[in-house]
Amino acid sequence: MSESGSGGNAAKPRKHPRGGAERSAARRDAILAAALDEFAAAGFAATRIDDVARRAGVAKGTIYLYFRDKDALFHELVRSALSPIIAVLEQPPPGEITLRGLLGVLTQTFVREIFGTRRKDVIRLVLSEGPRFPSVAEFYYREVVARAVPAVRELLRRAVGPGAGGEALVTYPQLIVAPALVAVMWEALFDRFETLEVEGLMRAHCELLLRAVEVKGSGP
Amino acid sequence: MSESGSGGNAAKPRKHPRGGAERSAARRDAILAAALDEFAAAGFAATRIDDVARRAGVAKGTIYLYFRDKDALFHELVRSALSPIIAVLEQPPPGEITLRGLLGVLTQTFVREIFGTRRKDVIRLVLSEGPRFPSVAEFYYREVVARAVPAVRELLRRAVGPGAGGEALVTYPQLIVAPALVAVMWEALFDRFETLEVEGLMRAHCELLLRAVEVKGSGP
Amino acid sequence: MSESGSGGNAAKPRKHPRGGAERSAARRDAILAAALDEFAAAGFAATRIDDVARRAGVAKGTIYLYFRDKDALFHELVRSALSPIIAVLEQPPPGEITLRGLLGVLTQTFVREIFGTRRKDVIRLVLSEGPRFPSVAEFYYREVVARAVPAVRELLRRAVGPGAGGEALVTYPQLIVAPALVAVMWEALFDRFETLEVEGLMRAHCELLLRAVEVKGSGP
Amino acid sequence: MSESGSGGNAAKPRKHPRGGAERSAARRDAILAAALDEFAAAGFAATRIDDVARRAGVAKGTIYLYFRDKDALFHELVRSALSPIIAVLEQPPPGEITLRGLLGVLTQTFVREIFGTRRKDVIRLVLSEGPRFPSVAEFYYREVVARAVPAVRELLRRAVGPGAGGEALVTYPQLIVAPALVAVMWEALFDRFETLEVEGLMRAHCELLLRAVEVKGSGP
DNA sequence: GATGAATGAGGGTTCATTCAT
DNA sequence: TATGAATGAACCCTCATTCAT
Repeated sequence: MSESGSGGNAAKPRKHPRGGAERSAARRDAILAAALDEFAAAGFAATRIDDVARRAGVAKGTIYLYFRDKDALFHELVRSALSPIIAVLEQPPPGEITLRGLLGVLTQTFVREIFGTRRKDVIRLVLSEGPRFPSVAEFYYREVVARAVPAVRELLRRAVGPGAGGEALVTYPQLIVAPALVAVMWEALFDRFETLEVEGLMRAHCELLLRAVEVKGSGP
Repeated sequence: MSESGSGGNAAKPRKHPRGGAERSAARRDAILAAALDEFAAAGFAATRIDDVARRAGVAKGTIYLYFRDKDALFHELVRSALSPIIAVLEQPPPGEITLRGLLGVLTQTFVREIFGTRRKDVIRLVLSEGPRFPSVAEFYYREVVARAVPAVRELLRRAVGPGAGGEALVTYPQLIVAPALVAVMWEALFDRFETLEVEGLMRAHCELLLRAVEVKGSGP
Repeated sequence: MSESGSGGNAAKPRKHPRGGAERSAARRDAILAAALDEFAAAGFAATRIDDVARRAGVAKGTIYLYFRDKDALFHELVRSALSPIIAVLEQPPPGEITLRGLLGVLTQTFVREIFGTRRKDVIRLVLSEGPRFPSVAEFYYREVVARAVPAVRELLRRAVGPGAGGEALVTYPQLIVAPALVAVMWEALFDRFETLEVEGLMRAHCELLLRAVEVKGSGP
Repeated sequence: MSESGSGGNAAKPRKHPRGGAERSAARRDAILAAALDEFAAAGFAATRIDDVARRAGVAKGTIYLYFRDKDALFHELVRSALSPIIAVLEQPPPGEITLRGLLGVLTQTFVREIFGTRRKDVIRLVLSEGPRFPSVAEFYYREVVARAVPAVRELLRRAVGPGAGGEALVTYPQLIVAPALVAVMWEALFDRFETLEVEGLMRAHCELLLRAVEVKGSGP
């Protein structure tokens, strides 16, 4: 009920014999999409399975054909939303890198793949519900954070070159992601009061980093 | 919030300790402290009033003598924890300012007043539960964000001087706070897997900002 | 009970292809019947939903599938029990009327349709709980009293004829109903101490009225 | 909690030594008066001891110095309000009686002593809460009904004389009281929609009875 | 005696989960 | 497979009653 095993919440897709497999997968996706909508709007606890079912266009009981319980639904939601990103993190980094290029790619990727999609809500959900779902936090750490941090660190190392003054960044790659986090949270909480221009924010962030580091690395 | 101990708030003075008013205020604080512990650990919805009562060393019904309902308890928790910070934001800024000094003060204040206290958890709660408590989000925006952002912006303007290259920062003061947000979230979610050294993070952050901006302002 | 009236705003019996609808209506009726039993025995406030559920043979939560809350259950109880009577009040009165015939019909109707059924308890509940349920009192006034009083008055007018001495009755048709009220209350409160013979009471009442009025109208 | 013994709810006035006795009695009365107000307005169950205390101008705990519990308060309320009436019922009936005189006295007594006072509310409370308070119903039956019915019956017997046609009344003295009951209930429930003129109602009632009986008794 | 803060059992209501259809 | 009526454990909140002051 409160938490399943550490990480082993593999979905139980049950057998969907014959050609119903497609339909079945579509349903599963519809449920996940509906769950994201509802969880994002009201949080995990305040969302009723009934709401998810209604939004997904299925009956309440149907959800239990695809997910063991509400917790598993949440786990799968996070897992399925983040898998593509995880896959990206696995990719071997390209050969030549400049800091400007790296920051540009990271920023664009964030804006395009996360902030511009509903993954933004998944990230926020992970941050919000994490304390209640240690296994989700652990999954997110293991699959995303523990991979992204070293990966970015390695890319940075190559981008700023040995001896350059980017030690601060190399030591704390989190500094690169921080504004993205702010953007996600701001939009969810304060957008109705004051809009925060993400692209501007990220551009200003990159500009500052480039000044701080490139100056060092681009000496005469 | 007054001052609750680091971890154990078992306050069960069954006897006749003091005057009613003092005792009443102490009880209120004990309840708020207990509520913070519980809300921070499990989130608002998953916390039972009974748990708060037990941790505060009072009966369930007693909580309703001090707070109208669970929502009001949460509201008061946020309000009382953030009031001191709000008061600080009201203070007239000092006369002479350097960017280094400003960043140092902000960082130290953050570490001492927020990250080093349970206010860190309150901030995280506001971010987590905000979508479910529009009024809390609004309170936080109005009283904290909407004051802090312009205040920091103004201080920055004075610190970097006209014509200096700190426009990015002046336009997006959120960039200054971003790493603090990361620190708060990281500690709550990932600290058990990997520690994030806040002071180091903040120092690196400041270092980068100083390089990015001072270089501009101190050119030949 | 068993007969949900025509005018009842049923909660929502949900659709179920075949036998479901019947079963649903049966359940609704069972709950209403159980509620009447319990409310009549202990009053609205002292009755627990749990008791109603147990007596109806359903789970507590089931009641909330059929009625929004305890208040709505009470409202529906009154409404469904009184609808048939209201329907009768709508009927056009027959052509020729004698006072004896009128009193006989009214008495028999009362004994058969109210005193001989559990509607007697519903009436008593309305009287007892009315002050706490203004809307129930209003419903009862609008649908029953405000129709019955003029209807009886009109019938009386035709039965005693112009000039006859029945002005008292025509002005206060409540006098005709008064003993019925006494019968209902007496049975609920004092029957265990002393039985009140309803039929005798009503017969004596009619006899008195006939003597008082007919004497006037049938003088030599 | 739900019901005390048959009738033994004698108050426990505790000793109020010295001159405090008067003050004590006044307080007791104030509490009873407040209880009547509140019970009449909302019913027994929906009335909070806190409400009674506030209206009585005493602290909540004080009520428990005068009454064992909420039930006892209700018992005492009924008892104290009805005692004067009970006393009247004990009085030896006067010598010579006419039906007209009897009805006039009864009516005037009802209007003056009950309908014109808050005893009206007590009567209604007894009728409303009776099923939940068997001992109150029993008290009311024993002390009021079981005395009033035979008393009125005896008076009637003397008023209409042997052989007269008032057998109906003699057999069912309840018929005399019935309109009074209607008046009490009507006022509580329907007065806001339509006023029922008590005096007119009672006068019409008496008129009818006199016609029905005197005609018989005053033959040539 | 009076007070009213504190108590905690009790009950209305919700909602995740089950299961007969 | 899909459904949604039914279940009942859980939890918020109330309020009669107590008791330290």
